[in-house]
Amino acid sequence: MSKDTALFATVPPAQCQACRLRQTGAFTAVKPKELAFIETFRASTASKSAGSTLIHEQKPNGKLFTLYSGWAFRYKTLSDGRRQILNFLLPGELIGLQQEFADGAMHGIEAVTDVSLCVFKRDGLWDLFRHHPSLGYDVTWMSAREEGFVDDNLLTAGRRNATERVAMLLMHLYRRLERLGLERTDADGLDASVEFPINQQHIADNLGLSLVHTNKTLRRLHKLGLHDLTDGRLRLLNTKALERIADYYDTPLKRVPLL
Amino acid sequence: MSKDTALFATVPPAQCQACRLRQTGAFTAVKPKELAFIETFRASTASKSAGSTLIHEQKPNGKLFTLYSGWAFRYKTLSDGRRQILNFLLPGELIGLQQEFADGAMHGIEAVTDVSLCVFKRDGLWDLFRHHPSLGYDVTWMSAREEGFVDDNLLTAGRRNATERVAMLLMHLYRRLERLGLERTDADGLDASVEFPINQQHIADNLGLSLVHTNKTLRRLHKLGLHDLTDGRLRLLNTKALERIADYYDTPLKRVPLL
DNA sequence: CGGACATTTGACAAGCTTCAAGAGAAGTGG
DNA sequence: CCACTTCTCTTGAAGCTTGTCAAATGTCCG
Repeated sequence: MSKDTALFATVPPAQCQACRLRQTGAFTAVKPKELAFIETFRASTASKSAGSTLIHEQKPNGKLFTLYSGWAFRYKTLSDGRRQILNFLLPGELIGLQQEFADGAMHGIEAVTDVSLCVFKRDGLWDLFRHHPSLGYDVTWMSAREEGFVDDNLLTAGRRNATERVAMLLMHLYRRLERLGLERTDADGLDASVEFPINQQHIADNLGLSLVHTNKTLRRLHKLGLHDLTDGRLRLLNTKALERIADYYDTPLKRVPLL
Repeated sequence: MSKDTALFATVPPAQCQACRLRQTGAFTAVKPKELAFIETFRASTASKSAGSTLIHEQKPNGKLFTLYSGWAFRYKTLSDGRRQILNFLLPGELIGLQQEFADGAMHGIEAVTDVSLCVFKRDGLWDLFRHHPSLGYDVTWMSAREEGFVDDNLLTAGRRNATERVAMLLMHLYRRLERLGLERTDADGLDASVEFPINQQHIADNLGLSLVHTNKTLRRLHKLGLHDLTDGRLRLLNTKALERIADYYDTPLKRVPLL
């Protein structure tokens, strides 16, 4: 049942200073005092297995996490069961912020793989803003960044056709994984790939397509030699073509905050 | 050319205390000290005419505004011109926050009607977080709230059909306008309506539909007696039916922050 | 009155969804 | 260890929703 992705095989260390995420170079540096605060702000760590619900769509629990390892996703469903995946969550991302301010606009969060989490103190967010404004600024930054992902995805669902949507998703996720240092090269040093634990139903639900059409579109791109997706690993075989199809070009990677 | 919506006919007053938005009851109260800070944070006011670009999609200017009167929208376009409206902006909403943190993920902002704005000091946002953490918290709140709108819209574009999309849009915008106190009742006291300055192209671009299909869908809902949209005013004639179609039900209105 | 723009309608084409069914992989229990 | 179930991926066929093309109407404004 549980798919261990070995993204960062372990559970978060007791000391934030030893955090493997902070060593990737993908995140902004924080001052020692702030790091110390984050460590006290963190109430505990937790592990959840693949497929489990981290936040229930109907009854949110008000908890705030950082995803330390594994994949998850945010979603909303209509009452007849149609589901839309809003965005995928990768290591380093803050989970549950929207709930703090929930206007009733609810969403659920589900683990794709086994995940480990840093769980923050309930109701501690205000303390964070008050005592460490720079961290408050970072939280806003993270929130705005996530909104940017949803913006992109809305453009995709609203205005791209099926082929463009799939190309977009492959590029987008590959880039995010790459910047986390999760790209791996095999023995002969030729073939770079990333772990890719989502199934076609996840892809369909993210892109606003049916499962069948998603499958056929993936198949087409594969036959064109643009990508390969086997054994839970994704390889991009023609990045330029994918970028052109998706009308999505790489942006210089920039460090982002991490709580 | 310019459509004056008379939402709040005037330009923002010199004193934030006299702000007509704050008197609507739609926004959270702020302490006098914070209000004073907001007043100093505001560098100027500005007016722009309908159709003008407030923030250019390609070259953002880093400015931060609050929309005081009128309608605007955020959008992204593909290189071949396909446009997606991400969300509509109504009085009281903060504009330009994402730019502060822009990861390259750009979007433009365009005025639908004549608008008036409170323009904040460039680079003053950090001061706000540092000296008034509660306002920083509010900014995050506003950001999360806007993300909630985009989330809803993504569910709409990804998983609702044309009829459901249109019903959703009508309900959603009506509710937002209503909570701002912008609903008006005509002479005989029977007919409530709101100003509705967007055209069918805006609706199509927001919902991810073609112009023609949007027209046909609107027509169908109108013939069913669910709504009426004439002379730039929207009346909902069968709210229950629209809610059912859209699978969208009212949430208790909650005060939100205002900068 | 002419020109620009928004709305409306019909006809046709295309893209995507739904239905149906089979193949392969993986886990379960007798 | 093998039958059995379950889940994911795959493919074909048919139908419906939505997009595209084209053109007419109406309105506003100079």
